[in-house]
Amino acid sequence: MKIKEQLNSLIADALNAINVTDSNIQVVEAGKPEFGDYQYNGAMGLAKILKKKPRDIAQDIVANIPNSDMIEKLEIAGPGFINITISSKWIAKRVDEIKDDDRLGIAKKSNPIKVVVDYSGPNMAKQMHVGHLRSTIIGDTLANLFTFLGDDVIRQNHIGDWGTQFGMLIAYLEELGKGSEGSLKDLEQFYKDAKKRFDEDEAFATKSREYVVKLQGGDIHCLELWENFIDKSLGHCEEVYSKLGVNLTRDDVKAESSYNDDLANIIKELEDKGLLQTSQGAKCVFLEDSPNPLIVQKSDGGYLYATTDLAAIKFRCQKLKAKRVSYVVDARQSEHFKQVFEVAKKADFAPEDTILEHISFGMMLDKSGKPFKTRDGGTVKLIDLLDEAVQRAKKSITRRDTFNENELEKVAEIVGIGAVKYSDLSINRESNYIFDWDKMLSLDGNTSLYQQYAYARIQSILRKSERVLGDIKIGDELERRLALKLLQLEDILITTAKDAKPHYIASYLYDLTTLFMKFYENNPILKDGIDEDIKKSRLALASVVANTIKLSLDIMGIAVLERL
RNA sequence: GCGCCCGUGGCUCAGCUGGAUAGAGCAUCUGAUUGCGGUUCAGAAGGUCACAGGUUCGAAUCCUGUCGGGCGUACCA
Repeated sequence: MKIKEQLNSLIADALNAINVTDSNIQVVEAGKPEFGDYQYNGAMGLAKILKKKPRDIAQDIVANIPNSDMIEKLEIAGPGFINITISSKWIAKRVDEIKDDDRLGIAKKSNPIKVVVDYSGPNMAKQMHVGHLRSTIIGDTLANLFTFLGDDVIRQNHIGDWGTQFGMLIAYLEELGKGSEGSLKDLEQFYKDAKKRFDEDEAFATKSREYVVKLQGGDIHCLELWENFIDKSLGHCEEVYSKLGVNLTRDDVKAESSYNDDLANIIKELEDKGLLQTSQGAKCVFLEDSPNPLIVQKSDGGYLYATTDLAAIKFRCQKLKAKRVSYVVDARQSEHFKQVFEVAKKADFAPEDTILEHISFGMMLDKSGKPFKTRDGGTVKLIDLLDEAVQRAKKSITRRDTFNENELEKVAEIVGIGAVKYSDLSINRESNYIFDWDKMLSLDGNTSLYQQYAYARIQSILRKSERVLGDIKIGDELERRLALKLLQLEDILITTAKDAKPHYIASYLYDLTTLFMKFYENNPILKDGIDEDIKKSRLALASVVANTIKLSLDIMGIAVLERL
C-alpha cells in the first residue's frame, strides 16, 4: 500500500485549494504514537514564504484536506505540525484485501525500466573469499528487490578472467597434464604452487610470459587451456552461489575478456571526441576536479580496467538499453567509479539521463575491528566461512530432538546461511561491517533467527487453528499499529530500492516482529474464552505478519522454516 | 600533502535527507510469570550525538574549522 503517496496527494489537494505550491510534499511517519501515524511538517517551511503564521497555514491545510475514509483524525500541534491518524476501519479493510495475496497488495511498477546490477565479480585466478561476500549478497538482494517491484533486471557477473596471471596458471595447468583438474579444487593452493614454479624456474617463467602473449593473440592451444581453467574456476563460484542461495547463473556471467575486442574502439571514440590526452606516454582523460587523470591505455599499449569498465558501460547502455546501472563494489573504488561514470557520460557511452551508480559498501572486519582474516593472517575462503556458519547453526538449534539427522542439516543450512546474509544486510552498507558469529546467530535482537522463529511460531499457531481466517477487526491500539505496519511494506520497499539500502527492510522487519510479539503477549489467540470472531481476526493478522516476514526475507534471499 | 568516507550510552547499530523529550539489541540492575513453542514479559539506569563556531522558528542531520580513525592517491583489478 502506497500510504505516503496517498497522503501526499491529499495534502497537495489541500494546498491547491488555498493556492499554495509545495514542490516537495513529504509526509513522514510520526515520531511518537501520541503524534498519530503520520505527520506533515511543511507548514513551518511555508510560513516564511507566505509571511503567515505556521499554525494558521496548518489550519488552512487541515480545513481543505478532502474528505477521505483513510483519515480518522487531523490535529495541529506545536508550532504547526499536522498530525495524521489513519482510520482503523480503513486499515482493517486494506489488510483484509491483502490477506490472500501473494504480493501482499504490492503493485508492480507501471513504468518499469531496465536495470543492470553488477555484483559479485570474482577473480577467476583465485578462490572466492570473504571480500566477495558483501557484494554478492547485497547485489543479489537489490536484484531481487528491483525484480519484485517490476523492473526488468539484468544481473551481470563481471568476472575477472583476463590478465597476466593467467599465463602462469595455464602454463602450470598444462605442465600438470590432463586429468590433473582435481588440483584446481583448491585454487588458492594451485595459485601458490604455480607462483612458486614461476619464481623458482626461469624456463617456466619465460613460458608463462609467452603464454600471456599467445593467449592475447588468440592461440588455440592456450585458449583451450584458459577456457578449461575458467570453466573449473567458475564451477567453484557456482558451488558458493548455490550454498549461499544467490541467484547468479552462467547466463549472468559477462566476463571482462568479452570486452577485449571493443577496447581499441573505446580509445578511438575517446580520441574522436577530443577527450584524450597523452601524458607520460599513457593515454588519459583529464577531469576537472580530479587530481589524477583516468588512464585508459598504458604507455606500453596495454589496456586497464578503466577501459574495460567503459566498454561495459557502453554495452549496458547501448546494447542492453539499461536506464539504471548499479555497481555493487566496495567503497575503496569510489574515485575510480566517479571518474569512469563522468567519462562515460562525456563520451556518450551512457545517455545523460541514465543512472550510473556506485553502490559502495564498507569493509568486513572481525570482532576486534581488524580486517577479517584467518588465524594465521590468510584470506578466509568463502566456502569455509559458509560451512562454519552451518556448523555453528547446528549447535545453536535447541529443539534438535524434533529433527532427524537429514532435517537437522537442512535446518542448519537455512539458519546458518540466513544469519550470514541477514547480519550483513541489516546494517547500513556504507559503514564497515563487524562480523560476529555469536551476534548473528542469536535469537535476541535484529537477527534472521528471530524472524525465522517468529515465522515458525505463527505457523504453529495457524496449524493448531486449522487456518481459519476471519475479517480483521481492530481492537486495541497495539493491534491497530501492527495492522498499519503491515500496510507500510510497500513504502519501505520503494525507498529501499531508491536508496539501494537493504537495511531499511531489516529495520522494518524487526519493528514488525517486535510489535507482533507485543501484540501476541497482550492479545491471546488460542486461549479459551476468546470470542470466535476475534480469534479469527487475530489469526488473520498473524497470518499476514507471517506472509510479510516470508516475502521480505525472500527478497533478501533468506528462507523460512515451518518448524524450528 | 591532497581527495573520499566515518566519529551517536560500556559494546553493536538505527535515526525516514532540517522537526516535537535522540531510539533499539547485547551487557548491568529491579520486579513479574505454571508458560497459546522461549533463549519470556514489564521497568530502571546509562547521551554536552568527537570538539568549536555558523546558518534559522528549529541541527545528530546543512556550512566552515579543529581533533581522532579508515581508505584511496596516474600506467594492478
